[in-house]
Amino acid sequence: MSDMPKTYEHQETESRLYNWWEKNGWFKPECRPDDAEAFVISIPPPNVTGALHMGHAMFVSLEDLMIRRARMQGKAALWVPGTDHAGIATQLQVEKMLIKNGTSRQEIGREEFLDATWEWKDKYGGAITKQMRGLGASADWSRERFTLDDGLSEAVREAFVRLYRMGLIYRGEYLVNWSPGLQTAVSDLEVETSEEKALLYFFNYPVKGGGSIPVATTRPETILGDTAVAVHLEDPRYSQYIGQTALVPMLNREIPIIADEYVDREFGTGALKITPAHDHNDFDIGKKHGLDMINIMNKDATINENGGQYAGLTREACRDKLWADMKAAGLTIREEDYMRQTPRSQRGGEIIEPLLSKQWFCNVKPAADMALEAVRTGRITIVPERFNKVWENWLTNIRPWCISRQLWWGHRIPVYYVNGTDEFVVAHSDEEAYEIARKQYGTAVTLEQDPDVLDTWFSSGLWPFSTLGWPHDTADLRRFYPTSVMETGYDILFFWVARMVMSGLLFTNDIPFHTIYLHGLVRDEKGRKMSKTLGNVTDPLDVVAEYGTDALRFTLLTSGTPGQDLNLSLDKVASNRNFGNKIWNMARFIITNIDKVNGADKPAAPVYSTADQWILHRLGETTENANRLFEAYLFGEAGRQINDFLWGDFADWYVETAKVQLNEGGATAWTTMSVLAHVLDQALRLLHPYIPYVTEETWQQLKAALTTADIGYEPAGGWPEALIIAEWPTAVEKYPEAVTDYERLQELVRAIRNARAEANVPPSKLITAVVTGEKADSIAAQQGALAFLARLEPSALTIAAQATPPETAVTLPLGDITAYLPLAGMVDVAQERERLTKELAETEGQIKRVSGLLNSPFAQKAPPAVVQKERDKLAQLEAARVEMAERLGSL
RNA sequence: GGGCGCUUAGCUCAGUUGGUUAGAGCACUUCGUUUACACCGAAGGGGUCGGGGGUUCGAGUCCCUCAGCGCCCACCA
Repeated sequence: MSDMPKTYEHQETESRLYNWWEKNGWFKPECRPDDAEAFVISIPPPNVTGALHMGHAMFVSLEDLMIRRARMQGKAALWVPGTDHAGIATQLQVEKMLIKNGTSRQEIGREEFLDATWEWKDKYGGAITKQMRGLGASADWSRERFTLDDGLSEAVREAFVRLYRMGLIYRGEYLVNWSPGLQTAVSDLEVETSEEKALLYFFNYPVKGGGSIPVATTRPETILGDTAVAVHLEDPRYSQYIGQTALVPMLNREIPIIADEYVDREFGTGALKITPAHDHNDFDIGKKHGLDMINIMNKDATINENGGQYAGLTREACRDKLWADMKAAGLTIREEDYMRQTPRSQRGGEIIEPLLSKQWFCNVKPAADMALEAVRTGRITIVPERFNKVWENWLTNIRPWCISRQLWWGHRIPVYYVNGTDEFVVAHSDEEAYEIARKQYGTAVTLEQDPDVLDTWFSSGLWPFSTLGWPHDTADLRRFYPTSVMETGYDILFFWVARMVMSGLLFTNDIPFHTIYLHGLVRDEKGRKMSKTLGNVTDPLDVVAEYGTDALRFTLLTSGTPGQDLNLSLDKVASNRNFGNKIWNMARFIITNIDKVNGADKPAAPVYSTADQWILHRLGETTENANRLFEAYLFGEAGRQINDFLWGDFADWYVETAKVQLNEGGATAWTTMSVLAHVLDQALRLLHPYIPYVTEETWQQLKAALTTADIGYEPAGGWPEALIIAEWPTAVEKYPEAVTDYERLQELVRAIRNARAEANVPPSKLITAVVTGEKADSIAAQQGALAFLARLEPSALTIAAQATPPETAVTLPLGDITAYLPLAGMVDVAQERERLTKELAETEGQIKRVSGLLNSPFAQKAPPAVVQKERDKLAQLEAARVEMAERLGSL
């Protein structure tokens, strides 16, 4: 008897197994031979300050699945973990803490602030990786990296210097997306637009010398920065004014009236005010016409001295005051409700202001072309394929990337200004900078490093190779680069994936990975985005605590398809927890039955029963399907099929049938035990990448029991030390005839159970049956199983090709066999006649349908195998009809 | 303005290369504690696969079209 508890205890198991796996070095690629094929995934580094959410649980589940399978396939599987310094997010967190402590970033200064941030990182940075361990992540923690560690910082400088020398990095004053709250520029990607209720303000632009041009704007405060009024060349309403001068309201600054075909005569008033320093379109028009660019705002979006009497006001206050003043001056026309595409900061949420600012930019066009080529030619495959189009579209229309940020936490830009001028040198280090500068400017040179840092994504864009040692030619880089699969959410396809591909191609002259697998977002059960404000966030740690890691992983892995958002339901998690328990109990059954066999029972060669062959065949099919689906990255379907096999075939049918065979003792019992052990062993291997804990624990129990029982059973290839390093199943056995025979038995059992239920025969009552028909012998060979499964009295069974049917009986015509259940006293003749008549009508309907099909062009045009299937079906139906008709006649 | 996705049982979702009466889990009904498991077992009810058209011997699956929902990209004041 086993001391296994009736219920699988995930709480007790998980950390014990995790520590054991890690201690044994199985998370490291070195657990495989040096010449083993490499399989590598770089983790999408979570923000170092972040807390685990379902998105993390999703990627950990998927990547661990791929890594574990690769490891079992004998590959040198390497999963490189790490975290991202996350410039803005982390800086905000630390600033918040400082304010709470009564100080501020500005007050303590840059040096001290960075010290405080590192301190914060050391204190809280480990939380997220600890949580990932809890999810079973079999990553090689000895290779853990941080985007701001020394090695990666070196990589960032190297990349910057190379880009600069390639002429792809430049500094310039352009209109950038300015975040007034964070006081930094952000990239186009970090701006999110949403349609928001606003007003469209109509007013008259006075023309010097009389007349006016009506104009509309959503942001009246920008009037202060207007440097032109534009109309369409062929607009009869306004063309007379072209070339004249307009006067900026309230400021009375003189500005030209110009013609430009960009102006849409149909929209608004058909005339346009131009503010080149505060609007992207106007910036382009301003450049085109050589207009002045007047910046009217400070870094905090208050109005500067160029705003005249409005200087010092916030942008909102200025809008109100200016509009009120214009109203008083009789310049306004009206205000209209308007839905405006409002740009907001991805981080802070405040409205982004287009602002003229000197920043560092990266011309990504050449690299983008290479990235496009890599996907077009298939060097890189995107799963699911439809994201090719998104990729194509974004990279084709890519614009320069603003890479400088006015933050303190991040990689400082390796640019040094010389002697307080705008001249600069670019260098890998301070020493190198001085060296270069002295050569050029003499020994008395002073250098000042650019105060800005790089966009966080600049460093994460180097991740797949920087984590392996680039720019140095390390052993890891040679062995594990390019990596294999980049698995991440589709929401960071542009932010991160595209940039890794571009920088990989640029710096390593190679693709960083051959496959991009994109998963969807995890939403709540109603399909809403999880958010703190909605209060619908499901914390993975809570789920894990209640249902176990395996239940959460299996749910995330089998609830959807690649690239598709999935709605997480706790009901599903619960039923997957039950699945783990079911597996546990399959092993418990096997283990508690080992004493029914002993070593002496072992046959020279196994003789498999119909059921044995059937389950081995089904195992083979499942293995084949799973492998095919894995290759196609259809992990969800693979998992579902293994689940169906284990629960629906193995537990529900084979284990039940095995009970009979085990009780027979001798070689039959031994063989049955070997099949039970083999099938469960193989299925546990297939499931291990999905649900590592319960499979390992169950497998260890099974192994321990079978090895100590000394019955002479051993899996092919012997017992490995652990499931995590066991060989991945590929072997396939086929027994098509046994499948037909066992399925016939299943059909018969179901028919009898159904008849019993309809006649209200209690399960405790054993009944008798007569089974006849041409295939009766195949049932006779499975007599014991039939009796057990259908709850029949074994000694009262009649199974023969020819047999006299009992007088009063329920008839179950199944085609090549017919069963009669003598249920005298429970079913009368009239009832049975009614039931049979109904069934006969149904059968005849089906015969009509199938024979109609076979008499249609289908018979000629469909593949022979498909046609034959229909013919067989028809034959079964015909036989059943004859049987029913005869029986009805005799009743 | 472009592009993408979704619409299948009451709910949440599968359905891999088109193969002929559409599947799972949960929920529901009835029965059951036969020593693996009540985190269980057995039997059942429930869907004209969003609408319309087309291709095909055959369409949930491919094509066109319409509708609803969602997402991404885009400089209309």
